[in-house]
Amino acid sequence: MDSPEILSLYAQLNKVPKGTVVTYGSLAKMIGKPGGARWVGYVLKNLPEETKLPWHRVINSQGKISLPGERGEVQKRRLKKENVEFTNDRVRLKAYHWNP
DNA sequence: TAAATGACTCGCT
DNA sequence: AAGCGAGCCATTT
Repeated sequence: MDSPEILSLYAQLNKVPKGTVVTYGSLAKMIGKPGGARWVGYVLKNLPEETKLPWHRVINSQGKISLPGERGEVQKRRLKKENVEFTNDRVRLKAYHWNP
């Protein structure tokens, strides 16, 4: 079963608008857990493939895809499809505005 | 109960 | 600009 913390993360991730990206750290901070960036990555890895959460909008603080392997390519492709601009393998805009 | 893991971040070199 | 090391959190074994 998913703990409340996980559910909170799901909810917050679900609020991320299309065409924008968030960092693991920011996402962690949103749910009141600064420094929990690593934990966020752990949770996302555990996500089922059938999930409809916008997990592909989550990148690292360097503006790059942290997900290695083909999954990373898929993520990049999805972001491009949402009009997210890439410069080589870096996201040009971290257009993320969070209103608490 | 304690030790290990990971789709991270920051500061310093 | 790029690489290295230590710090952080909850989950999983």
